[in-house]
Amino acid sequence: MPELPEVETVRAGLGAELVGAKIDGVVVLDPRLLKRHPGSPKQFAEELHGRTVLAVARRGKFLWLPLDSDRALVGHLGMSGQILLRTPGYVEDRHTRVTLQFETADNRSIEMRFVDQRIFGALLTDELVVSEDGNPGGFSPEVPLDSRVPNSASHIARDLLDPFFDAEAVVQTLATRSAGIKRLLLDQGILSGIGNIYADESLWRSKLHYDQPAKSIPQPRLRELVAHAKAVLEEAVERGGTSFDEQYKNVNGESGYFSQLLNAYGRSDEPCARCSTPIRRDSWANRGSHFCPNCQRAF
DNA sequence: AAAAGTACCTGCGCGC
DNA sequence: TGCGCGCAGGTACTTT
Repeated sequence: MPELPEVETVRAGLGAELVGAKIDGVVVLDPRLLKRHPGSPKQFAEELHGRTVLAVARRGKFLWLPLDSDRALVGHLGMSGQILLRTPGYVEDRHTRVTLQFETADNRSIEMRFVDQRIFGALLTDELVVSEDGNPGGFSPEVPLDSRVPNSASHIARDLLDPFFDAEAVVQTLATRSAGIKRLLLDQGILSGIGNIYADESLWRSKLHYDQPAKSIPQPRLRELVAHAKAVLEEAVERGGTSFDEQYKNVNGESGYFSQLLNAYGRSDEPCARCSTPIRRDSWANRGSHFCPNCQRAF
């Protein structure tokens, strides 16, 4: 469930259930999900057992649960990860890789299942390190967060929906770079949360070609691009993210509805909503780029 | 430092 | 029906 709106949908679902919950069981069905965890699966399970969840936080596409051990359980959904909350004994979910049992603050039993077809996702425990600016490390509306982030997510910039996101600083960075604008939108070290869908949507709204060198774009248009990107993410969060198939679900296994509002991504050969020219898909950087060849011309 | 390419995985739909 | 190919929402690592 990859980009910011999908991850935020999951974060909110976890936040509603797991703040104050205690971990009382860990089952690692496929150790490959722990490939970014520094210890063994056994050590992972022992470290988590008995710990209490203090908050559910997110920066960009990274999720973490600060624990009463002063460390955090970190999760990333990769390309095909889901986190589902089930009552124990609920019918099995295909591709379940790790399960955690919780006792909630109001004494209910919940099973968290990390489901991931392709296993690009990950779970790990990690130390928390102080982030650059002293502001809260990530987004955690249920519980105030201190200024720390997991070490494994500390190289990621603040995301577009973070209250401390500095749009003007990002514009200044983009204005110095020669790379194509889409590559930079996808660079989580510059601004985080955008993936292939929302990059294409942001560029469509901004009438920019994906390979336009960033520093050749007038700064007012860069500002407009950042604002469009933020708006796209906000609108997608409101609709529970984008779901095309069985892959992308919230913690209850339900789909989001933003796909109805996509203008470029996945719309190859369909008429552009602005000018009716067929949307084109180019092979680009080992993936695809969707754009209107009329509205979004390189200059 | 920045840019670009590759590896990591499974499964689906398509054309032959 | 079966097979090979291209394709899929991401990140980390390597090389230039």
